[in-house]
Amino acid sequence: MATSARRGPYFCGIDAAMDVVAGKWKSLILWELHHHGTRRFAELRRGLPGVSEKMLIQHLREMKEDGLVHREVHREVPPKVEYSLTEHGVSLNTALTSLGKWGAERMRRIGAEKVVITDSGDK
Amino acid sequence: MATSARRGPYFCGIDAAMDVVAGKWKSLILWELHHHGTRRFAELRRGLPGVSEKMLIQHLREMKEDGLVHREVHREVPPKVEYSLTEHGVSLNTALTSLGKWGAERMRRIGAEKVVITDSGDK
DNA sequence: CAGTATCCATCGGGATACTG
DNA sequence: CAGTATCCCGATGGATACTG
Repeated sequence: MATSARRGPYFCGIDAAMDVVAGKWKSLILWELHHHGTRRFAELRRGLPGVSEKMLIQHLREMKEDGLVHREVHREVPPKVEYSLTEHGVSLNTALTSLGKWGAERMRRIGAEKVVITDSGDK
Repeated sequence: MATSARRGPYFCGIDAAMDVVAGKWKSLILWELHHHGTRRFAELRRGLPGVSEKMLIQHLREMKEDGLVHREVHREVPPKVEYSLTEHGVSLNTALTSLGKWGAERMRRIGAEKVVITDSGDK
């Protein structure tokens, strides 16, 4: 289905890691969860301006499948679901830091803009 | 057109880096060039079993656009074009090593297969 | 609030054939 | 050898409406 993770065969480790981070918002989700520790669905939505509900839940599910995020349901009214990183998620994030630095360097080189986050969260 | 690099705006450095490595074969191309120093078109083809000429040249062009690879044309008969990494390509590769280790770990965890490289290069 | 369900546009990527 | 040029398909991702 929408489970896009191939789970191999892979050419190498980078291939295997990319498989899991591929997807427009996954690295951002990782980042959000890493910095807030725990986030609710709506909080993540607000943190990722431009993401649709469908893509958000789809990515979260895949990342849960891949053992990166933990999903905790609090059975109350109104519903409350909290997402957080597993240890694998945390270590993946750590592994991504050097890549992040390289990317930041690149942004400086090419003079790339940063996404402007409006308070309403729209484009 | 097929120039898929967005060149911003980006959410963060990881976003910017992923933009440049996105594409089914780019990280593998990086790897190949890093380990062989310099490779010809046909050599890369053989090194990436399953890649089509179209995707290979497309990725190479984008990576050249992004300043990751250097393309050297030797005007002779038969034609000879050599690809190699620029310093930015090399540093990107370095930034990817920790991710590669994480991915290798993951492969062990989930028991993923490695791509088998047949001598003919087919699947 | 936290999703599900559809429908739809786009794009990455593969196969194949042709060229300088 | 090193590409170009087309055609085509499936996956990815977006918009919108509905539900427990």
